[in-house]
Amino acid sequence: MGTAAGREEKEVFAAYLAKNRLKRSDQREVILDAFLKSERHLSVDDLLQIVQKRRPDVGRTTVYRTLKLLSAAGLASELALDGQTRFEVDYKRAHHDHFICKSCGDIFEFSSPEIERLQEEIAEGIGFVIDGHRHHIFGFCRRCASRATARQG
Amino acid sequence: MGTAAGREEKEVFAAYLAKNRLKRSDQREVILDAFLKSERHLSVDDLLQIVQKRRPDVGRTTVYRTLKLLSAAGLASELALDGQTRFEVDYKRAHHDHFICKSCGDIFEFSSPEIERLQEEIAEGIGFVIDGHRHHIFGFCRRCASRATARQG
DNA sequence: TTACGTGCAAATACTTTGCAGTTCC
DNA sequence: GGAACTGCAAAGTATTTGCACGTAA
Repeated sequence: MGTAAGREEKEVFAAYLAKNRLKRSDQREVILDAFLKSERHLSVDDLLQIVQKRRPDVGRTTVYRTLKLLSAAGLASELALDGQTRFEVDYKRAHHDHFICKSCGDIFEFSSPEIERLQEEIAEGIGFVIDGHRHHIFGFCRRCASRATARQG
Repeated sequence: MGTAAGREEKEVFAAYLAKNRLKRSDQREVILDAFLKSERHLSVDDLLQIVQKRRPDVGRTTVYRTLKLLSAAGLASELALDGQTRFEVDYKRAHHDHFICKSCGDIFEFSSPEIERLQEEIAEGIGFVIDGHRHHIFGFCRRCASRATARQG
Protein backbone atom coordinates (compact mmCIF):
# COMPACT_ATOMS: atom_id res chain seq x y z
CA MET A 1 0.00 0.00 0.00
CA GLY A 2 1.05 3.53 -0.47
CA THR A 3 2.94 2.58 -3.58
CA ALA A 4 0.49 3.22 -6.36
CA ALA A 5 -1.61 5.99 -4.86
CA GLY A 6 0.07 9.36 -4.87
CA ARG A 7 3.07 8.05 -6.73
CA GLU A 8 3.61 11.32 -8.52
CA GLU A 9 3.44 13.29 -5.30
CA LYS A 10 6.01 11.00 -3.76
CA GLU A 11 8.30 11.57 -6.69
CA VAL A 12 7.88 15.29 -6.32
CA PHE A 13 8.81 15.03 -2.67
CA ALA A 14 11.83 12.85 -3.41
CA ALA A 15 12.95 15.37 -6.01
CA TYR A 16 12.50 18.18 -3.55
CA LEU A 17 14.60 16.40 -0.97
CA ALA A 18 17.34 15.63 -3.48
CA LYS A 19 17.42 19.16 -4.79
CA ASN A 20 17.86 20.54 -1.31
CA ARG A 21 20.31 17.89 -0.17
CA LEU A 22 17.87 16.57 2.38
CA LYS A 23 17.39 12.95 3.27
CA ARG A 24 14.57 10.51 3.16
CA SER A 25 13.40 8.81 6.31
CA ASP A 26 10.79 6.29 7.28
CA GLN A 27 8.98 8.95 9.25
CA ARG A 28 8.71 11.28 6.32
CA GLU A 29 7.50 8.47 4.14
CA VAL A 30 4.82 7.37 6.58
CA ILE A 31 3.68 10.94 7.16
CA LEU A 32 3.46 11.76 3.48
CA ASP A 33 1.64 8.54 2.75
CA ALA A 34 -0.93 9.14 5.47
CA PHE A 35 -1.32 12.72 4.39
CA LEU A 36 -1.93 11.83 0.75
CA LYS A 37 -4.46 9.20 1.63
CA SER A 38 -6.38 11.39 3.98
CA GLU A 39 -7.81 13.68 1.31
CA ARG A 40 -9.09 16.10 3.88
CA HIS A 41 -8.29 19.18 5.91
CA LEU A 42 -6.16 17.90 8.72
CA SER A 43 -4.78 19.49 11.83
CA VAL A 44 -1.33 18.45 12.95
CA ASP A 45 -2.88 16.33 15.65
CA ASP A 46 -5.26 14.62 13.26
CA LEU A 47 -2.34 13.59 11.14
CA LEU A 48 -0.21 12.65 14.12
CA GLN A 49 -2.87 10.26 15.35
CA ILE A 50 -3.22 8.58 11.97
CA VAL A 51 0.53 8.26 11.62
CA GLN A 52 0.99 6.89 15.10
CA LYS A 53 -1.36 4.02 14.36
CA ARG A 54 1.30 2.72 12.04
CA ARG A 55 4.38 4.06 13.79
CA PRO A 56 3.66 4.94 17.41
CA ASP A 57 7.13 6.35 17.85
CA VAL A 58 6.72 9.24 15.43
CA GLY A 59 6.80 12.51 17.31
CA ARG A 60 4.60 15.56 16.92
CA THR A 61 7.64 17.66 16.12
CA THR A 62 8.43 15.58 13.10
CA VAL A 63 4.90 15.96 11.81
CA TYR A 64 5.19 19.73 12.11
CA ARG A 65 8.52 19.71 10.34
CA THR A 66 7.41 17.37 7.60
CA LEU A 67 4.26 19.34 6.87
CA LYS A 68 6.39 22.42 6.50
CA LEU A 69 8.58 20.57 4.04
CA LEU A 70 5.55 19.41 2.11
CA SER A 71 4.33 22.98 1.88
CA ALA A 72 7.71 24.11 0.64
CA ALA A 73 7.69 21.30 -1.90
CA GLY A 74 4.34 22.47 -3.20
CA LEU A 75 2.46 19.40 -2.04
CA ALA A 76 0.54 20.86 0.87
CA SER A 77 -1.02 24.15 1.68
CA GLU A 78 -1.89 25.68 4.99
CA LEU A 79 -5.28 26.81 6.17
CA ALA A 80 -5.14 29.21 9.09
CA LEU A 81 -8.30 28.48 10.99
CA ASP A 82 -9.13 29.98 14.37
CA GLY A 83 -5.77 29.43 15.98
CA GLN A 84 -5.20 25.98 14.57
CA THR A 85 -3.51 25.42 11.25
CA ARG A 86 -4.95 22.81 8.99
CA PHE A 87 -3.23 21.30 5.98
CA GLU A 88 -4.59 20.02 2.72
CA VAL A 89 -3.08 18.18 -0.19
CA ASP A 90 -2.34 20.74 -2.84
CA TYR A 91 -0.52 19.29 -5.79
CA LYS A 92 -1.74 20.11 -9.27
CA ARG A 93 -5.05 21.05 -7.81
CA ALA A 94 -6.97 24.00 -9.10
CA HIS A 95 -7.09 26.84 -6.65
CA HIS A 96 -10.14 26.74 -4.44
CA ASP A 97 -11.59 28.29 -1.33
CA HIS A 98 -13.66 27.03 1.56
CA PHE A 99 -17.05 26.95 3.11
CA ILE A 100 -16.73 26.12 6.79
CA CYS A 101 -19.67 24.83 8.76
CA LYS A 102 -19.81 26.43 12.18
CA SER A 103 -21.89 23.60 13.52
CA CYS A 104 -20.21 20.38 12.42
CA GLY A 105 -16.86 21.80 11.39
CA ASP A 106 -17.02 20.29 7.94
CA ILE A 107 -15.17 22.08 5.18
CA PHE A 108 -16.50 22.29 1.63
CA GLU A 109 -14.47 23.53 -1.26
CA PHE A 110 -15.54 25.92 -3.96
CA SER A 111 -13.94 27.90 -6.69
CA SER A 112 -15.10 30.76 -8.80
CA PRO A 113 -13.13 32.18 -11.71
CA GLU A 114 -15.53 35.09 -11.65
CA ILE A 115 -14.63 35.98 -8.09
CA GLU A 116 -10.95 35.62 -8.90
CA ARG A 117 -11.36 37.97 -11.82
CA LEU A 118 -13.16 40.54 -9.70
CA GLN A 119 -10.39 40.37 -7.13
CA GLU A 120 -7.84 41.11 -9.79
CA GLU A 121 -9.83 44.05 -11.04
CA ILE A 122 -10.15 45.57 -7.61
CA ALA A 123 -6.47 45.00 -6.90
CA GLU A 124 -5.44 46.70 -10.11
CA GLY A 125 -7.50 49.68 -9.13
CA ILE A 126 -5.33 50.31 -6.08
CA GLY A 127 -2.06 49.11 -7.57
CA PHE A 128 -2.00 46.02 -5.41
CA VAL A 129 -0.18 42.97 -6.78
CA ILE A 130 -1.92 39.79 -5.69
CA ASP A 131 0.16 36.90 -4.53
CA GLY A 132 -2.52 34.71 -3.00
CA HIS A 133 -5.72 34.82 -1.07
CA ARG A 134 -7.84 33.03 1.46
CA HIS A 135 -11.55 33.22 1.13
CA HIS A 136 -13.33 31.52 4.02
CA ILE A 137 -17.10 31.50 4.07
CA PHE A 138 -18.66 30.58 7.39
CA GLY A 139 -22.16 29.35 8.01
CA PHE A 140 -24.12 26.13 8.10
CA CYS A 141 -23.98 23.23 5.74
CA ARG A 142 -27.14 21.76 4.25
CA ARG A 143 -27.49 19.14 6.92
CA CYS A 144 -26.87 21.40 9.91
CA ALA A 145 -29.00 24.17 8.45
CA SER A 146 -32.00 21.92 7.97
CA ARG A 147 -31.56 20.47 11.42
CA ALA A 148 -31.63 23.97 12.90
CA THR A 149 -34.71 24.86 10.87
CA ALA A 150 -36.47 21.72 12.04
CA ARG A 151 -35.69 22.55 15.63
CA GLN A 152 -37.16 26.02 15.31
CA GLY A 153 -40.37 24.67 13.84
CA MET B 1 -11.40 64.73 24.39
CA GLY B 2 -13.13 61.49 23.64
CA THR B 3 -16.47 63.13 24.27
CA ALA B 4 -17.66 64.16 20.83
CA ALA B 5 -15.97 61.59 18.65
CA GLY B 6 -17.59 58.19 18.74
CA ARG B 7 -20.40 59.37 20.97
CA GLU B 8 -22.87 56.98 19.42
CA GLU B 9 -20.51 54.06 19.84
CA LYS B 10 -20.06 54.92 23.48
CA GLU B 11 -23.78 54.98 23.96
CA VAL B 12 -24.06 51.59 22.35
CA PHE B 13 -21.44 50.24 24.70
CA ALA B 14 -23.13 51.77 27.74
CA ALA B 15 -26.39 50.21 26.65
CA TYR B 16 -24.72 46.86 26.19
CA LEU B 17 -23.26 47.02 29.67
CA ALA B 18 -26.58 48.00 31.20
CA LYS B 19 -28.47 45.30 29.38
CA ASN B 20 -26.08 42.66 30.63
CA ARG B 21 -25.83 44.04 34.16
CA LEU B 22 -22.17 44.85 33.66
CA LYS B 23 -20.40 47.87 35.04
CA ARG B 24 -18.54 50.77 33.59
CA SER B 25 -14.94 51.41 34.56
CA ASP B 26 -12.28 53.93 33.75
CA GLN B 27 -10.26 51.25 32.03
CA ARG B 28 -13.09 50.28 29.72
CA GLU B 29 -13.67 53.91 28.90
CA VAL B 30 -10.05 54.61 28.08
CA ILE B 31 -9.74 51.45 26.02
CA LEU B 32 -12.88 52.13 24.03
CA ASP B 33 -11.86 55.72 23.46
CA ALA B 34 -8.40 54.76 22.21
CA PHE B 35 -9.89 52.03 20.06
CA LEU B 36 -12.42 54.32 18.43
CA LYS B 37 -9.83 56.96 17.69
CA SER B 38 -7.36 54.54 16.21
CA GLU B 39 -9.37 53.80 13.10
CA ARG B 40 -7.09 50.95 12.16
CA HIS B 41 -6.44 47.25 12.45
CA LEU B 42 -4.93 46.86 15.86
CA SER B 43 -3.37 43.96 17.65
CA VAL B 44 -3.98 43.69 21.37
CA ASP B 45 -0.47 44.95 21.99
CA ASP B 46 -0.90 47.92 19.68
CA LEU B 47 -3.92 48.97 21.64
CA LEU B 48 -2.32 48.22 24.99
CA GLN B 49 0.57 50.52 24.18
CA ILE B 50 -1.72 53.35 23.16
CA VAL B 51 -3.85 52.93 26.23
CA GLN B 52 -0.87 52.76 28.56
CA LYS B 53 0.32 56.17 27.40
CA ARG B 54 -2.68 57.57 29.14
CA ARG B 55 -3.07 55.03 31.90
CA PRO B 56 0.14 53.04 32.45
CA ASP B 57 -1.55 50.81 34.97
CA VAL B 58 -4.01 49.21 32.55
CA GLY B 59 -3.18 45.55 32.13
CA ARG B 60 -3.05 43.47 28.99
CA THR B 61 -5.71 41.17 30.40
CA THR B 62 -8.21 43.99 30.62
CA VAL B 63 -7.56 44.94 27.02
CA TYR B 64 -8.25 41.37 25.95
CA ARG B 65 -11.42 41.27 28.00
CA THR B 66 -12.65 44.64 26.85
CA LEU B 67 -12.08 43.89 23.17
CA LYS B 68 -14.12 40.77 23.61
CA LEU B 69 -16.91 42.83 25.13
CA LEU B 70 -16.71 45.30 22.27
CA SER B 71 -17.06 42.47 19.79
CA ALA B 72 -20.04 41.12 21.65
CA ALA B 73 -21.56 44.59 21.68
CA GLY B 74 -21.19 44.81 17.92
CA LEU B 75 -18.60 47.57 18.02
CA ALA B 76 -15.51 45.63 17.06
CA SER B 77 -14.75 42.73 14.82
CA GLU B 78 -11.88 40.32 14.88
CA LEU B 79 -9.42 39.63 12.13
CA ALA B 80 -7.56 36.34 12.54
CA LEU B 81 -4.21 37.04 10.96
CA ASP B 82 -1.26 34.65 11.10
CA GLY B 83 -1.62 33.69 14.72
CA GLN B 84 -2.34 37.18 15.95
CA THR B 85 -5.83 38.55 16.22
CA ARG B 86 -6.39 42.08 15.09
CA PHE B 87 -9.43 44.18 15.86
CA GLU B 88 -11.15 46.86 13.88
CA VAL B 89 -13.95 49.26 14.65
CA ASP B 90 -17.08 47.77 13.18
CA TYR B 91 -20.15 49.76 14.04
CA LYS B 92 -22.54 50.67 11.25
CA ARG B 93 -19.79 50.05 8.78
CA ALA B 94 -20.50 48.38 5.49
CA HIS B 95 -19.03 44.94 5.30
CA HIS B 96 -15.62 44.89 3.74
CA ASP B 97 -12.65 42.64 3.23
CA HIS B 98 -8.90 43.10 3.22
CA PHE B 99 -5.83 43.35 1.10
CA ILE B 100 -2.79 42.59 3.22
CA CYS B 101 0.67 43.64 2.11
CA LYS B 102 3.19 40.91 2.79
CA SER B 103 6.01 43.38 2.75
CA CYS B 104 4.97 46.30 4.94
CA GLY B 105 2.03 44.68 6.70
CA ASP B 106 -0.37 47.41 5.73
CA ILE B 107 -4.02 46.47 5.41
CA PHE B 108 -6.30 47.95 2.76
CA GLU B 109 -10.02 47.51 2.75
CA PHE B 110 -12.22 46.67 -0.17
CA SER B 111 -15.73 45.60 -0.78
CA SER B 112 -17.52 44.13 -3.72
CA PRO B 113 -21.25 43.54 -3.84
CA GLU B 114 -20.62 41.47 -6.93
CA ILE B 115 -18.35 39.09 -5.07
CA GLU B 116 -20.86 38.88 -2.24
CA ARG B 117 -23.58 38.03 -4.71
CA LEU B 118 -21.48 35.31 -6.31
CA GLN B 119 -20.76 33.84 -2.89
CA GLU B 120 -24.46 33.64 -2.19
CA GLU B 121 -25.12 31.96 -5.50
CA ILE B 122 -22.47 29.33 -4.92
CA ALA B 123 -23.68 28.73 -1.38
CA GLU B 124 -27.24 28.23 -2.54
CA GLY B 125 -26.03 25.65 -4.99
CA ILE B 126 -24.81 23.41 -2.17
CA GLY B 127 -27.47 24.32 0.35
CA PHE B 128 -25.03 26.23 2.52
CA VAL B 129 -26.40 29.07 4.63
CA ILE B 130 -23.87 31.89 4.88
CA ASP B 131 -23.36 33.52 8.20
CA GLY B 132 -20.21 35.50 7.48
CA HIS B 133 -16.95 35.36 5.62
CA ARG B 134 -13.35 36.45 5.61
CA HIS B 135 -11.73 37.26 2.36
CA HIS B 136 -8.04 38.07 2.76
CA ILE B 137 -6.04 38.91 -0.31
CA PHE B 138 -2.28 38.80 0.13
CA GLY B 139 0.34 40.46 -2.00
CA PHE B 140 2.15 43.74 -2.32
CA CYS B 141 0.79 47.23 -2.05
CA ARG B 142 1.54 49.82 -4.69
CA ARG B 143 4.53 51.20 -2.85
CA CYS B 144 6.14 47.86 -1.98
CA ALA B 145 5.41 46.46 -5.42
CA SER B 146 7.10 49.34 -7.20
CA ARG B 147 10.04 49.18 -4.84
CA ALA B 148 10.49 45.49 -5.66
CA THR B 149 10.24 46.17 -9.37
CA ALA B 150 12.83 48.93 -9.11
CA ARG B 151 15.18 46.62 -7.28
CA GLN B 152 14.90 43.94 -9.93
CA GLY B 153 15.80 46.33 -12.75
C1' DT C 1 31.98 10.12 8.37
C1' DT C 2 29.47 13.92 8.23
C1' DA C 3 25.63 16.48 7.62
C1' DC C 4 20.89 15.75 8.23
C1' DG C 5 16.80 13.79 10.92
C1' DT C 6 14.56 12.52 15.24
C1' DG C 7 12.25 12.90 19.73
C1' DC C 8 12.23 14.95 23.95
C1' DA C 9 11.99 18.77 26.77
C1' DA C 10 12.27 23.53 27.06
C1' DA C 11 11.11 27.77 25.04
C1' DT C 12 8.07 30.97 22.67
C1' DA C 13 3.87 33.41 21.36
C1' DC C 14 -0.74 34.40 22.03
C1' DT C 15 -4.64 34.07 24.93
C1' DT C 16 -7.40 32.62 28.97
C1' DT C 17 -8.16 31.75 33.82
C1' DG C 18 -7.72 31.69 39.11
C1' DC C 19 -7.41 34.61 42.66
C1' DA C 20 -7.09 38.35 46.02
C1' DG C 21 -8.02 42.90 46.28
C1' DT C 22 -10.84 47.06 44.43
C1' DT C 23 -14.80 49.43 42.53
C1' DC C 24 -19.42 50.24 40.93
C1' DC C 25 -24.33 50.27 41.83
C1' DG D 1 -23.03 44.68 50.60
C1' DG D 2 -22.61 41.97 46.83
C1' DA D 3 -21.65 41.18 42.24
C1' DA D 4 -18.61 42.80 38.85
C1' DC D 5 -13.84 44.52 37.50
C1' DT D 6 -8.80 44.63 37.76
C1' DG D 7 -4.00 43.13 37.48
C1' DC D 8 -0.89 39.73 38.35
C1' DA D 9 0.78 35.34 37.92
C1' DA D 10 -0.17 30.87 36.45
C1' DA D 11 -2.17 27.88 33.19
C1' DG D 12 -3.47 26.68 28.52
C1' DT D 13 -2.85 26.15 23.40
C1' DA D 14 -0.35 25.93 19.20
C1' DT D 15 4.07 25.96 17.44
C1' DT D 16 9.22 26.32 17.36
C1' DT D 17 13.86 25.44 18.95
C1' DG D 18 18.09 23.39 21.47
C1' DC D 19 20.25 19.37 22.06
C1' DA D 20 22.09 14.68 22.33
C1' DC D 21 21.58 10.76 19.84
C1' DG D 22 20.52 8.11 15.54
C1' DT D 23 20.80 7.39 10.49
C1' DA D 24 21.07 8.15 5.38
C1' DA D 25 24.17 8.94 1.78
